[in-house]
Amino acid sequence: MSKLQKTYDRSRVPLYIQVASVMRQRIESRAWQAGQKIPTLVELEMEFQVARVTVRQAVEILREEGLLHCQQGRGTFVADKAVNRHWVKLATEWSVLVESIKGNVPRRIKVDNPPAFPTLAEGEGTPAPGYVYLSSLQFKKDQPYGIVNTHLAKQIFERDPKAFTEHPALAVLADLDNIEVQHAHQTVVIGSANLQEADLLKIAVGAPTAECRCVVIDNDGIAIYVSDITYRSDAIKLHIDLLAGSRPHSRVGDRPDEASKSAGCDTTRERSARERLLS
Amino acid sequence: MSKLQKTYDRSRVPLYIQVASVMRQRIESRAWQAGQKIPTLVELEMEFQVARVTVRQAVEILREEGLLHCQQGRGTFVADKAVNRHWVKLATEWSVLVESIKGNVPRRIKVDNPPAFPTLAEGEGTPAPGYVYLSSLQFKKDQPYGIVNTHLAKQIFERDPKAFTEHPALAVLADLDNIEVQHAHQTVVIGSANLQEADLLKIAVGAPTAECRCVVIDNDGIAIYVSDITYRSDAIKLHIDLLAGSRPHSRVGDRPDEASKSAGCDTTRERSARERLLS
DNA sequence: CTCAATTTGTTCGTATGTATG
DNA sequence: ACATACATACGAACAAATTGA
Repeated sequence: MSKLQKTYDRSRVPLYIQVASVMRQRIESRAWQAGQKIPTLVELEMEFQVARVTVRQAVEILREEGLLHCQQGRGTFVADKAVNRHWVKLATEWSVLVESIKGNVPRRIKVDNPPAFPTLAEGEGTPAPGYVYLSSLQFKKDQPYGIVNTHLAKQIFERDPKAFTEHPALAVLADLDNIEVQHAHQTVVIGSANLQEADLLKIAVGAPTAECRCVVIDNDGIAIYVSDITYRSDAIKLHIDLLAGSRPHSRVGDRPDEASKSAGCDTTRERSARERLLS
Repeated sequence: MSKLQKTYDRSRVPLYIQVASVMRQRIESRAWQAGQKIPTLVELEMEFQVARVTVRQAVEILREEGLLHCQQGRGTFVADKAVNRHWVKLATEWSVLVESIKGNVPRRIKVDNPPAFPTLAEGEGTPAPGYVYLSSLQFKKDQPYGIVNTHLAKQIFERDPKAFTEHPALAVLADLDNIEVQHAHQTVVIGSANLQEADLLKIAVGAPTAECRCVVIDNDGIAIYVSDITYRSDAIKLHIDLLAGSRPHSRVGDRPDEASKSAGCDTTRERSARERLLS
């Protein structure tokens, strides 16, 4: 049995896909540079301790993805094409968040049995007397990248039902008068796609996702907005300005709104990690 | 061919593992509550459109994990045991970050051919004349959860080489005098484990990770500290106080350091998404 | 130009794992 | 539990293209 199989047997993912993943990462991280010749099949089978055919299968995957091209007798080469990625930057500040989603046009999803109440953890406030459930899909360049499931306090929703169904709820919420916000926070963990999420986001079941929960609490401690957002893991990037609030103990001149410049829901081109794990 | 196989053929992960993933998520998200009977094998094969044996294989996986227990003639039940998780909270503010890592005792890793310079993207400053490379593994309850690879400007390192090798570099850096920090930020994307990372973090090759880059730039625009941190995806959680900096347009009383209370490198028990994708 | 070395490409045969009915 | 089909992985042998001596 190969070393890969032995050492990492926790995973029951096919070997040639694991090998392809490692090689893909080397390309995207520039460890194997564009245009360069990669190690020979013999060297690769020695490194990964797998059979010739298995390496070939991995190479074939990357060749189909356009990351490698092979020449009999010469070797296998990294494609010249840029492997840059587009990211949706996750906002880390209220005003930026609100501003960034104003332009979004959500595609509403019909939900059969919406949960009447959100499940609130400690620190997420107390439930409102009633909620409406809004579900939508977010797109960027016709590609789905996020699913938004929102519990919005009924009393808030009924102030402007039309706006809330046609625009992002948080943007409408921010524009309403007489709303007193005591708390607004967002948590992010890495999860994996279930059946419905995989289907909507066009990823594999079990592929990694970013699970965000955004909670807005009013002055009475009531959770008026509770949103569970599931992003494709390859679509989002977080940028945190560590000096946004206070300053470290060194002297630094004031930089009025440096943070807001970089955040928002813009896309950027940058080098990075990988395309997707299981696709 | 089953619907799963057809629809989600992007993934070449075995069907029974996909089914197990979906069922695991339902248990951890409380959709299937502790102690309750889950749907019968017949119902499950209909829902997932897979063969009886395939569902059984999935159930067997979860039974071995202790999440389910079966009783012939009665049905299959969700175990009562709590499925809570521990999280390492990722700090989102400089002072909190520094404070949170002060207690950490890194286990140094020897590196054969350390890269002399970090690869700096736009907005990450200009390179210092020289760097030292520090590599370490972070533990929580004897479990590895993060790999830290740091480029520290040589001139900074040489002010106190001993401290920098024995303590977290960022903590030492923050305590040095005469350091002028212009910029400090952290970016986070979701990546996948390569061979070395999988080995160190005890996860599968290709399993999702959180790839963090922390950059500190001095007043001359030089990147004096560039750290690439790879976390197990199931170990970390981000908590962002959206109101930490400014305030939304509603009236809110001052909450001096609400942010710093919640952040830091503490562990918490909470419900969540999944144990691991590929393990 | 030929030859040999190198490297990718192809094809067996075998064993085991996955999935169905 | 059984028979069937296909995917995964191995090892080995051989074919075809490229390179440089």
